[in-house]
Amino acid sequence: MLDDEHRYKILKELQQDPDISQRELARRLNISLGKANFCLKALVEKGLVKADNFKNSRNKVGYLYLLTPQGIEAKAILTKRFLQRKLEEHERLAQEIEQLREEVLKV
Amino acid sequence: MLDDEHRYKILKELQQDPDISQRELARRLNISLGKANFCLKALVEKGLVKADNFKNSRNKVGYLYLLTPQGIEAKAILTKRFLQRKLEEHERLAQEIEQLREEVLKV
DNA sequence: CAGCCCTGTTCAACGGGTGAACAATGATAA
DNA sequence: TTATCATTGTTCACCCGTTGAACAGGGCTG
Repeated sequence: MLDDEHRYKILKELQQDPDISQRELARRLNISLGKANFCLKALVEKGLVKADNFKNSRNKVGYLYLLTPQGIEAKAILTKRFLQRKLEEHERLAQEIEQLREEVLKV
Repeated sequence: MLDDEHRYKILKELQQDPDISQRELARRLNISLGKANFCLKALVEKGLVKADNFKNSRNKVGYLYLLTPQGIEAKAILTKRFLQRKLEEHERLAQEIEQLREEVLKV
């Protein structure tokens, strides 16, 4: 829980859409409401996100989830690390595909 | 549990190494002993694998896990399906990497 | 024989994920 | 004003897959 991938995605969503409900966040990340709540709290706890009380125009109440400077920095680092991991995974997948191709031909 | 990926990997391991212990199988697939046991039993149940009682030369007791004709056929089908899925995943990953590259440059 | 080792099998315990239910608050209607 | 509704964050009992220690069976060795 709260692995790098989720951390990255949450920070990304919040950065480009700070007024977002936890339910919407959960929907976008394909996780449950409880998990979204847990992860978000952890990020606030770590000081990467600040939850401003927020009174919007219409029937909104919730918060404005703003990335702190540390949050912005963390997101940049996570993005690079995430990219690196995805590149490795991409390469690994290519090898796996090659093996599967051979396997298919063999039969 | 017992998703296509595990099914495929188990059948592959058994095909190329029928005298294998459940512990070794678990180690190779990076799953627990209990799960390996469960999956294996399910494959036997489905008639894809036959567990012959097996008395080996030295201190081996266990079984010989042989793929039945249905098992061989199922494995071939699974291999193709698995390859297809991996290709899609590979493509998806490429797009994701492209987005991450932009994200890194943007900052 | 006893001890050892390698099997497969079991199942209580653990832990992460879930989402219904709750509390709070502002907007809207009567 | 008061009542109702809508939308939010928060909680937590429940679910269920996973784990691996512990057990039982059987062959080998000394």
